[in-house]
Amino acid sequence: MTIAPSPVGCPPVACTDCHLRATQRFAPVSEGELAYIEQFRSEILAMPAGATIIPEYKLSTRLFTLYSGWAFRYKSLSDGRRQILNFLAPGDLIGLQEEFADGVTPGVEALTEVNLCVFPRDNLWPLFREYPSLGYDITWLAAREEHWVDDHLVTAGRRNAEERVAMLLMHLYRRGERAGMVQEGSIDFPFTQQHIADALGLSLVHTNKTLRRLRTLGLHRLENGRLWLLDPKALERVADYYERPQRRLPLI
Amino acid sequence: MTIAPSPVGCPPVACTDCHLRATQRFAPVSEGELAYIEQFRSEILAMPAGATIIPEYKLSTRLFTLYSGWAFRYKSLSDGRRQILNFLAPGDLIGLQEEFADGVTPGVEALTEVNLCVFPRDNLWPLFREYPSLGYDITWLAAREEHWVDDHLVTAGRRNAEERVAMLLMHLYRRGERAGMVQEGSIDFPFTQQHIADALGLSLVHTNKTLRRLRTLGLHRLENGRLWLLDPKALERVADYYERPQRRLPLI
DNA sequence: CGGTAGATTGAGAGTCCTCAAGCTCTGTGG
DNA sequence: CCACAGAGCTTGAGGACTCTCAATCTACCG
Repeated sequence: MTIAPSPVGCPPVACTDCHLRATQRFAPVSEGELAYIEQFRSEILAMPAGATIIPEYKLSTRLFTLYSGWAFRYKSLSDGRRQILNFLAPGDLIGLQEEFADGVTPGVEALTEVNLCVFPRDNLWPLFREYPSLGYDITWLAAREEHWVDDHLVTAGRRNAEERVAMLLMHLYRRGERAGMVQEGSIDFPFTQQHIADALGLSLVHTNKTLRRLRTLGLHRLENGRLWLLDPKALERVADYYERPQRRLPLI
Repeated sequence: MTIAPSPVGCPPVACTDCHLRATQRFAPVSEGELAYIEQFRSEILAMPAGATIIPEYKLSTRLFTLYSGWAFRYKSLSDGRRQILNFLAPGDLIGLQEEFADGVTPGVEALTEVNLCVFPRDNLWPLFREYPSLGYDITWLAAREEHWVDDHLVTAGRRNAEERVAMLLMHLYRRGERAGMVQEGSIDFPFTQQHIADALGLSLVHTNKTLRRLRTLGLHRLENGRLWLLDPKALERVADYYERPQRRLPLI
């Protein structure tokens, strides 16, 4: 099975040519805002799958916008146990918390090959001052991310294994869908079972067995790195998790 | 044992007389900012323990700053299972996420009697526009809250019962400490074991047994609604959780 | 003095974990 | 062209951790 690659590759030199914004999936910006974003951006960066975008514990001096690919935020305990906090899809802002953190900060890792727009963090306050609307947008993105983490906390804290897996499959599919990744009724699914286990607070083995159970029930199909939701209603019911349509998010 | 009540009671009429700000535990503000905050505020509100500050699922039209007392954010599943997302202490901003949420929003409940400063949410964008520095502060508070939720997700996802309980005792003590609640080496501890269980993703019974185990080990004392950390180092070691000193937060 | 909220304890069951081994697929090098 | 190694997936078995059920106890209140 051959599937065309994601429509967006490397970020263009000018934000006015941004392929991501051209998809119309993000809230519109004024010319002035767009120009400000462009001069705010300092670099364009490509990283391979598995690369560390922000090392754990270490304060980064940069903010990023994920332009293409998947990434994830995580924290580890000292004996190596790892918890994935949330997944990052194109358009997501990376590294904002670090600006305000005093202690241990989460790490961010590229899950697939990624392209990133880089912003110097020192210019965050000037951005608020000179373009309050962009500051407001950044707060919006921060609130949205916390919303995802809230949901994952409910999952890790209160759902059983079957419910957790169903929840995450729904969640990732919907996120992929909003990012325009659906092709032939499925999305590219680069997540390993280890990623899923780390995100859900389950062991790898139990994650595997739970996935099989759901597959046997006919709720989803996971093959050749692609995910189909065969019975979204049933998945929603199992997970007790219903994603609502949402406004177009801002894109910085 | 009688302990003097919290030094701050009901919020004063004028923000210039704010007892919370007078503690010097918050970042300084300019006169202009303070005046803007004061005119932003629409009400003062007192609620009894157990009151619903923001109902789950329902969009509130108001923002709050917790002036005194404890509260918590939570989400429930449809069968009643409840997960506490984080606890709120004096100075915390409440209801920001709702501004940006499209779907299901968490509820907020008063854990003790609380006093609140109320702000109309419609004026949030004007605040960003007219006082970008306050907008920046609000983003800071949002990032700080996400930081707590991140930590709790690691706890629920990857720590065992003993580690979880140790982590939460540390966390709540430190928060109380920063809020100036320490008296005679202990803080007022209004949390029930049900609250702890709901925050940690444990059952009530297992929470009880785990608390007893830690108490038997001499790590803490919990009596008459007060909490002592008898061996903070050991608690940190058990929990693999080390809270760092932090900058003074902004207060809106 | 009964009623209620919260804390405590014991017992048995079940979910989930760890250990261990084998499998599939892909890329590499002889 | 095939052996080999590595990453990821799969499966079984036994045990540990945590849950549910049920009962008791204490403190506080009307």
